[in-house]
Amino acid sequence: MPNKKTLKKTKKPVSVEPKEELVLQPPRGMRDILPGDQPYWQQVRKITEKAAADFGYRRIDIPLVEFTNLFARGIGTGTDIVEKEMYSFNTKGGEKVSLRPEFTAGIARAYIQHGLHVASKPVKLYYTGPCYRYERPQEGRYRELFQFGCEALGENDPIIDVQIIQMGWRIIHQLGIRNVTVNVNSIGCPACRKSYRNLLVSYFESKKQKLCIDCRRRLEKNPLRILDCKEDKCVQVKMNAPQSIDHLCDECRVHFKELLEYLEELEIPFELDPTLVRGLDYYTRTVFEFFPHAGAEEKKKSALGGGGRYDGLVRSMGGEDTPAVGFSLGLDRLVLEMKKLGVRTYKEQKPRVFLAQLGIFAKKKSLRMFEALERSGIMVAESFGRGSLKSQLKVADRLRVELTLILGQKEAIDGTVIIKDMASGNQEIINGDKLIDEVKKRLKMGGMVVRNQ
RNA sequence: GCGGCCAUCGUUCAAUGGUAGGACUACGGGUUGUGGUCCCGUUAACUUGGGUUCAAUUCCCAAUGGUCGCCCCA
Repeated sequence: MPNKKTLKKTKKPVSVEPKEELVLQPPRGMRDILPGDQPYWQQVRKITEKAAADFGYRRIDIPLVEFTNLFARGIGTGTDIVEKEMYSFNTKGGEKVSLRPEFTAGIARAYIQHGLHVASKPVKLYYTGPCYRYERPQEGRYRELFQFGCEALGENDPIIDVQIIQMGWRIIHQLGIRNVTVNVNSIGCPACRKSYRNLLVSYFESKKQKLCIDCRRRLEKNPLRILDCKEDKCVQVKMNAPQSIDHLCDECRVHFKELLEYLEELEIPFELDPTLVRGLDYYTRTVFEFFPHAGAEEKKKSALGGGGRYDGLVRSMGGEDTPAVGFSLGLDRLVLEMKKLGVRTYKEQKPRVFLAQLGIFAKKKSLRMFEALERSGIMVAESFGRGSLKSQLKVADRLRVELTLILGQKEAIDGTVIIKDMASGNQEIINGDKLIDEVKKRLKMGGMVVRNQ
C-alpha cells in the first residue's frame, strides 16, 4: 500500500487550471474582529457618536467605491496613497473605480453634488466606516482600516480648526487614552507654500551631498517630505532648514497665530512640530496629528489620527470656494492602544438566571417560559440542546448565574418550577404563575446582600 | 515596494531526519433528575509548493501569512 509520501510524489503535476483550494484565511491585511474585541469597538462607536452629536455633526454615508479619478484629483496623483496603495479595478461596464482610501474626497464630492452648501455654514458632517489601502501590513496597520472623522465645510475662522482638534482629542481622551499630545503645524496656502518650497529647495541644494539617497530624490519630487526623513544625517541637515511657519504669508500667519491662541485656551497638550507635513496634497494651512507618547523603552508609535484644513479641495473639484477643515481617527489604532493601556470597557450584560429543562414535555414548555422571562426583562441563559441536568448545571455554573430554574417532567405536569439559588445550593418548588415575581424579588435581594457584606 | 525575524491541535508550549506530546479550552463520562474541585475519556495540529534524502514536520529554496523596521499613513 502506498504511503502518503509516495502518493504525493506520484501526484500529477499541477495542471494549467488547478482546482482552487479554499484557503481558510482572508486576503492579506484583512482581519476579523472577534466577539472578544467587540466591547472595545462598541465603546469606540459610543464615544465617537456621542462627540459628533455634542458638537453638532450629522452623519453622512458615502459609497465604498468611487471613480478612481476622484481620489487622484482630490488626494493628489503624486501621493503614495494614490500612486501605489489604491484598490483600483474596472467594472464590467468599463468604469475605472477604486475602493476609498479615505473619506474626505468622497465627502467633498457629495457636498458639491447635493448642494449641501445651501445649509448654514459651517456644514458639519461626520462619517465612519472602512477604507482600503494596499500597504504592507504591520501592527496597527491593515489593508482594511476603520475610520471615524468629521468635516466642517464653509468656515474659515481658525476657531473651527481648534474645535476640530478639541473633538478628536476629547474622543481619544474619553476612550481612556490619556498619553496623547497634539502636534500642530501650518503649511500655508498654495501661494506662500510655493515661495517656501523654493527657499527649502535652495537650502537643501546647498547641502545635497549630506542628504540620504531618498531625500535627494525627494528634492526633485516633493522637497517638503525631506522634513519627515528619519535618517540621522538628514535630521542634522534639516535642523537648520527654513521652517514653513517662518515663511507664511500674512493671512496664513494670522490664521495660525489665532489658532495657537485658541489652542492655549483649552487644556489640550500640544506641540508645535515644524516638521509635520501630511501626505495628502489637499491640505492647506493647519495640519495636526494625535500622537500617543511612547514610554522610554517603547518603540515610537504611529499616529492615532490627524487632519487639517483643505481650503482648496472643494473648489478644485468644481464646487464653490469653500474653506474646510476636518480630522479622522484610525479606529483600529484606538482599539489597539486601549488594549495596550488596559482600558476598561463597559461590562457585557450577563444573564443572571439559567433555565434548565429535563424531559420532552418540559423541554417544550421551557420555550414559552424562556420567552415569558425575557419579556419581563429578565435575562435568561439556557442550553436547551443538552440532555442531562448535570451538564446544564455545569453551564449555569460557568455562566455564574445567581439562579437556576429547573423544569423537569414532574414540574411541567404540576405547573411548578424549581428555583435554585446557586450560591447556597438551596432550592424551592414554586408555582409557575409566581415565577416571574419570585425571580425578580430574589434578584433584587441578591444585590442587597452583596452590598451589605 | 524594500529588509530582518517567525510559522506545530481552537489557544499555548514541546519534541523529532523514521509522520508528533503536554497544558488550557471544548465535548462526553464518574449509574437512575443537581453545578465550582477531583478523576477518566474523546475530538483536534506539523501553512503551501519544490529540492536534498531510502525517508522531511525537522535541512535548503520559494510562495503565502504573521511580526518588526524602512517608506508612508490612520
